[in-house]
Amino acid sequence: MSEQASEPPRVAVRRPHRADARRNFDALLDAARDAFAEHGAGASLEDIARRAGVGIGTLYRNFPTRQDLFDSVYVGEIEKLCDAARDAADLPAWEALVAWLRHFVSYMATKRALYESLNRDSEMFRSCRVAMYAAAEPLLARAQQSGAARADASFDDVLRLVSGITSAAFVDDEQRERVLGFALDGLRTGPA
Amino acid sequence: MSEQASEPPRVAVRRPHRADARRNFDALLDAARDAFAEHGAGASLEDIARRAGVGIGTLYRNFPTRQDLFDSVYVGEIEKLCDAARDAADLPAWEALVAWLRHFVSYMATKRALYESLNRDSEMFRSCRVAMYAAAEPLLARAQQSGAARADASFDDVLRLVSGITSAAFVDDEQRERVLGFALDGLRTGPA
DNA sequence: ACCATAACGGAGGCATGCCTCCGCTACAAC
DNA sequence: GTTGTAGCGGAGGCATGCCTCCGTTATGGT
Repeated sequence: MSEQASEPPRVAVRRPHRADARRNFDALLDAARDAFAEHGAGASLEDIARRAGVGIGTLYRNFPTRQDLFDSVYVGEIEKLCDAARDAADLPAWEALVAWLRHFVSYMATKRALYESLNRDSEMFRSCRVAMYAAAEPLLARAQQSGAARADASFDDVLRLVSGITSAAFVDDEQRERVLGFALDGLRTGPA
Repeated sequence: MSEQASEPPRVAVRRPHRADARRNFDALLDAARDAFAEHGAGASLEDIARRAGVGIGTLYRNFPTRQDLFDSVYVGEIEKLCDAARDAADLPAWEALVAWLRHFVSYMATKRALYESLNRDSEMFRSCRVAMYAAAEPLLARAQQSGAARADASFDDVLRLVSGITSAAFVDDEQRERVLGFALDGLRTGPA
């Protein structure tokens, strides 16, 4: 537990060696990402295979259970979020936090399934959360130390405050931006 | 269109005359409310009939389509929210708004299906939204006129800001309360 | 008390999704 | 090129959900 919790877990599934197999593997992951985004975690596996242009058997050979497939997609997405946190680290404290949150919001906007999983409980999800928190939590800490962000908010609080904005279908980007602005204002060192 | 848009629409379905039929009708509505809350708008109709302790045929006689059933539940919930807005009207401006939003959040907390529908587009949902907005929007207007709430937020903005908080499974009520507080602070007449 | 009939409930046909199994294909190692 | 084998794909069995239809039940008016 104490070694380094900052890497998303490896998945049980391995990318195949043969060229055609690898093509199918990647196509499946892409199709699954889309399908999960569109229909949530319960998307039809046969549909995913169809989208990927492979037989249902190929899907099951690569990902024996729905969970395996979902996990693979999920870990990939979390990795991207971790990278974004690293990228933001160069900016000044408050801007860095805002930049990452903005990324988080627009990134999750269409990823319904990903969002659903934020609250799910399993070894898998737990360690993904740990990795993401480890990558992005320092941004909040810095913003708090610099006095820009209120001290009584935990990183978990912030994510929940903001992640709702993620899942609503906004009229336009302008509105989403405005609403996110409200949330961020609530996060600034407040009046009281 | 211009008469009065402040009442939720009547549903196509009517409560039966016979006593036993009425019992079943109500049991179905209750079961459906639970099922939709638990599994979202796609909950199994056979399961709903089972929960209500009636045959599947009875469900279909009362609610010919899934939409009819869903609409009936939905309208009922919206009505409650409208009532809550009327109740809050007695309080001072800012407190009234906060009271209703608090109600909105805790009320929707478990109602996943209801939440999903906030963004859905149909005659039905549109007029429900109109009714709810008509009931609760004045609370925001008052809070803005009194100078407590920032003027650049529309009621729609506020709902979206807050409705996200609704759908996240919080660790405990205390956290939800805290996060809602952040959102509300962001809504107050701001620093800039 | 009777009975016309509104209401009941579940069997069953159809569609869709899950997953296994196995005969066929084509890659890559030689 | 040949060939052993990893990989392919879809038929098909099972489960579940949707919805219709109709023989049975029991309510409420008389």
